[in-house]
Amino acid sequence: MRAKNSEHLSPSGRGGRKTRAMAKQAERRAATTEAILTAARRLFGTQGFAATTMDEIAEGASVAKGAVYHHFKTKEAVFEAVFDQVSRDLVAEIDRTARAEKDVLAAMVAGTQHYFAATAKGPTGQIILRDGPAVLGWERWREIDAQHFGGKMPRALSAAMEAGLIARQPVEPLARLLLGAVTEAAVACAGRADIARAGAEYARAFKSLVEALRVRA
Amino acid sequence: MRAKNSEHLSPSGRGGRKTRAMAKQAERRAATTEAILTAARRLFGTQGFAATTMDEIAEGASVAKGAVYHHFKTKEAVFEAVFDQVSRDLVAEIDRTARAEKDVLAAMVAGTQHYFAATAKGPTGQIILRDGPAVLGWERWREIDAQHFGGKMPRALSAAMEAGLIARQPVEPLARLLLGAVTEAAVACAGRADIARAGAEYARAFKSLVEALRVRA
DNA sequence: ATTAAAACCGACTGATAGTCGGTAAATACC
DNA sequence: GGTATTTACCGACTATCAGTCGGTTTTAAT
Repeated sequence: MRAKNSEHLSPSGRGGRKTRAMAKQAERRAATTEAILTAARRLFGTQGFAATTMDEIAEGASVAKGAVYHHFKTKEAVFEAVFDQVSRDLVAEIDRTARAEKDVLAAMVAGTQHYFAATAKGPTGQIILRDGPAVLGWERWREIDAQHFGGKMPRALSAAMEAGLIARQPVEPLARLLLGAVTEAAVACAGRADIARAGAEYARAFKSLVEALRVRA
Repeated sequence: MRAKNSEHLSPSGRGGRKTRAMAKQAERRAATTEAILTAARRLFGTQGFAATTMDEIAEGASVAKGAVYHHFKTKEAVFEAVFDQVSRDLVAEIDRTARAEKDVLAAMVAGTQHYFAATAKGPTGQIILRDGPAVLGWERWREIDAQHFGGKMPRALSAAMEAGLIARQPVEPLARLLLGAVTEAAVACAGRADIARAGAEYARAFKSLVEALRVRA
């Protein structure tokens, strides 16, 4: 151990000097931040938040601890950044899956299923479902979640109401309830050996719940 | 500061000596444990888990830190015991409320509403909804929760199916989903200033969800 | 060239969860 | 009764780790 870094970044091409040069510092910043985030994401994902130390993160990113604190105020701040990144990636995946469906409700179910699968195990689940609420606090967690995956639920419901698929009613509360249901299901799946079967089971139950809302003639 | 204890327990009445005496040690144990739990419950409830130190708990219980560690292996163990106690109390309250209703589904809604109110603010909410999942981990949290409040949901659903109020289907997954919905709602309520209004809002949404499941002619 | 500002370093500090050797009280055994 | 053993309790001490701080190097502005 002890490789240290000695490049940090290469000067790359220098175009203008004063007129257009302001990129060196920014590049450096971006590179270091990314290294920290990458290391932190790996460590948080495998060991969990509590078992990961700031020294490990610094070591993993090949920078001194001071550098980490130069870019992030606290350990929680590092986690939040990682959390945000993972969420963003997850949402992108889910979007791709859901876009394939036609019916809004069907897309909701499909997206949900993907959410199950992705968060059921591995680093993503550790970060999103386990440490997320624990570290950020449930309020903050839900707040961020609402900006990513969680925000899709209200939109889907609104669309469904608009299309006359389900009865008109206050969207927000219902969305929260359904989101809570989904999250709970994901967590429940995460704790089981037969994830595939469990996932299917919950997906069916969720579908049944959503279908119950569908207006009938 | 520095009152210390000098009674710890009174010898109380001594009945038999050897034949029936084995209560002194147990009493002592129980008294100390209870003192610790009482102090911990107050501190965890008001300051939260992270902001409460073991020294504070020991001080609050008028014992040395060593005594606390003699009875509880870790800080988490203390919390778990407190959590268990609070859960038990909450369930007892909810039971009383729900028993007043007649319809099984109605009881479910009523019990849920009580759950909202109780966990929305104050020490109970802090312990059950905030620190609970964070400290115990979501799995363990749900496991304990299932033994208390959570365990009621499957039973209620079974009864509802039995009575023909809702369509027959796998109970466990649906129960989990609804429980997740309720919990989410409670958390959402907890984070709002107008708890009364929010609670009513979510209660209505939950009712709408449950009612959607009701079989129709 | 000079000055300022931002990135980075790593030894140090403060707080606290958990330990450990020891004392006192209760219980078991003779 | 006395002696040994087990259980409850004590509080100074240790280990760990988040966060700090004065100092150094690199980049940018003038």
